[in-house]
Amino acid sequence: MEVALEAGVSQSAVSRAFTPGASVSEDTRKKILKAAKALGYRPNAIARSLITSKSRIVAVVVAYFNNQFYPDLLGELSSRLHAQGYQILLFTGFLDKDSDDLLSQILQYQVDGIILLSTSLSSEFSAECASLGVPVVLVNRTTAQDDVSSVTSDNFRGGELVANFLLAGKHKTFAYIAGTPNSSTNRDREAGFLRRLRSQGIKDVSKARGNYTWEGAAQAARQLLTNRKRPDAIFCANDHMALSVMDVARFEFGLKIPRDLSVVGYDDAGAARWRSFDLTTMEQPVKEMASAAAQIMLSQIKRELTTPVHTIVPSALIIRSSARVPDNWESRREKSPEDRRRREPAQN
Amino acid sequence: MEVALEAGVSQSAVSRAFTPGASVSEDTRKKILKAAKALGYRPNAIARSLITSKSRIVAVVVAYFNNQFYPDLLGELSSRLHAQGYQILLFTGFLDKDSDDLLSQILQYQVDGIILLSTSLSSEFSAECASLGVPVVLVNRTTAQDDVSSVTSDNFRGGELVANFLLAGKHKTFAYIAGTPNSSTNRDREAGFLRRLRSQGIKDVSKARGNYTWEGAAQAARQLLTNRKRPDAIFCANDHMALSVMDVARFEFGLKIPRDLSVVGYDDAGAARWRSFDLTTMEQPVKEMASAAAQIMLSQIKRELTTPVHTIVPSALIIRSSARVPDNWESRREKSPEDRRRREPAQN
DNA sequence: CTGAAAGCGCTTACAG
DNA sequence: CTGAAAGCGCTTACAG
Repeated sequence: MEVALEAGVSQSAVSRAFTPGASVSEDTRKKILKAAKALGYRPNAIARSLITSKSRIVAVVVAYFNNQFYPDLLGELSSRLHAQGYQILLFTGFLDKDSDDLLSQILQYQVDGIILLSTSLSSEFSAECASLGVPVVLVNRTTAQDDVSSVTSDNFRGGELVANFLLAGKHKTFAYIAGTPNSSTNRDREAGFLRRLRSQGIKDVSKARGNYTWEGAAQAARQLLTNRKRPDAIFCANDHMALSVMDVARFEFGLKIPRDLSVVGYDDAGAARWRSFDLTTMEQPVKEMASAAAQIMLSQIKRELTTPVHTIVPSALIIRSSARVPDNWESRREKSPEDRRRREPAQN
Repeated sequence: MEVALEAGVSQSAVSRAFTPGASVSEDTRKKILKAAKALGYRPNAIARSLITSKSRIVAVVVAYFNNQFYPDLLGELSSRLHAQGYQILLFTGFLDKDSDDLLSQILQYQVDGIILLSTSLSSEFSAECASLGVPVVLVNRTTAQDDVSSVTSDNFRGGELVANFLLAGKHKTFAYIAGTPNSSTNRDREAGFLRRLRSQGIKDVSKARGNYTWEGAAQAARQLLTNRKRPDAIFCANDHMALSVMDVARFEFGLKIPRDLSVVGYDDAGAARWRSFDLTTMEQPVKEMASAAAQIMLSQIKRELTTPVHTIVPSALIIRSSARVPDNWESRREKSPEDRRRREPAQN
């Protein structure tokens, strides 16, 4: 190591000069830092990883980017992880596909942990990660076995809240546009929605599959809106699809929203907040979810936490103008400028 | 190395079994692979990096994610880099900030290259990367010194094309909403736009700054639209701002687009294509730009390319309905279903 | 506080 | 085709 020579000290001293909290005198540290600057030296994080067997790298797998919810989540996650001195190794393009071959690649890089955004993994793989001691956190998904940590909102309750709201709005004909059928979020949202409707005696809910995509949702909407019994309320498994449905309803069917059709989404992401859409939707609080995921990941890396935890972040129905607002609901709303953002707490 | 013992071979043999193209007999390779599977062995990419001094990691720095152009670009870049066996170390949150302290962090991880999306870097830093032999590619930005490779569209020409189109549409009062003033793209788009207008005797173009943000553009729009001389054409330095302007114009000022106001953007990204906006805009072809950036990066890593190259990808004006279409323009348009997507080539 | 030495898990000439 | 040996750039007990 040239820097050691230049500064006239040992390699150990150089190492300690760059390790916060290591025992070096101010004198030698100064000398070393000066030599390092002169030589353009920077510690090699790769070599450090090899010896410490800690890479300070977390792999983040993102399903896809079209839905603004994911870039937002990734951005929040990134700033939190970086703040703790962790780097992100990014993988993308795995929407509810088993990402096993990918995960094998990831493990070669000796990552300290893996965060999966809307991506599933096989139980064999989660077992392997467990045996290797590599923590895994699922965001916006759960596994059937609950054997890896997860961060979600209360999707079942969310589905119920949407049903409540639409029922109170005196809608008559309900439809659901599904995401990918094997995703836990889709399953839970649908189950909550349908259960509440059924409990009110409504069994006949039409359904179409949009697979969380723009075009898929557009097709689904076309199909539902040409039904002999056209729905007057459509609940979409995410915002991205809900926006697509609004586009189709307005521009292809000439419908007025919410007069002719109410549309409700899930996420409160991106364009849902824009005036052109002003979507009524179940929020998924990005900051809280990212923060919970980062925190779980870090405490698992530090072995402060060794069993899987399942965090359900509280969320609320954000009432805007894409769905008819029940009369009695109005009276509960405040008259502040924040009016449009009024929340209906999920905890009630 | 346990696998070597298990398979009864040397460490070298194991290494060769996992190196494509290395000289091992089928027999020993089989034996090794079997032993590896039994032990759950995977080569350690970190150790490999250390000895080969190639990490097969490319750092990607993304300015921000609100503008759908960036997630799209990142996704394309990711799939191309992964296809070539490279991993991505992600950094985000650096919109036209000097990212120097960050870059110092990046270099500790011995990345094989750095791709910057809409992020600037100091000339000292680019010099340092050059001396270290770490290739840098700028996407959607150029540097004043042209000392690092870049991939952009022809922003100056784009600005001119927009001016042409708006002039042909017989607009009278023009405005420009700027991005961050120090970004090369903003500078070039504005310069092209203004030059063409000036050449037609129009010197009085009002201007406001949106800094590429939603709220910034909304404020800029409010200011411009309350001017005593309200513009009938606004050119925005990107789509994200243009969408915000449309929201403000329609919902706060009750304007009809394009009857009362024409809005033109830049990127052809995300919601610009949705029917609710149907934005006329200069495209920036994401796939082509990502592909060019990946290609330059790879050939620089392989030292096939050692001087900076500046790729300008061809792009076109995408004519939709957010800006008044000149009469004579109509006659040139095809009657196909692709009509709405008709391009006006930049090369003419 | 400081240094010499061992070792992290690989790859790669060099011999055979 | 195969193995023994050296070495990549660090960290970390262990002595002093």
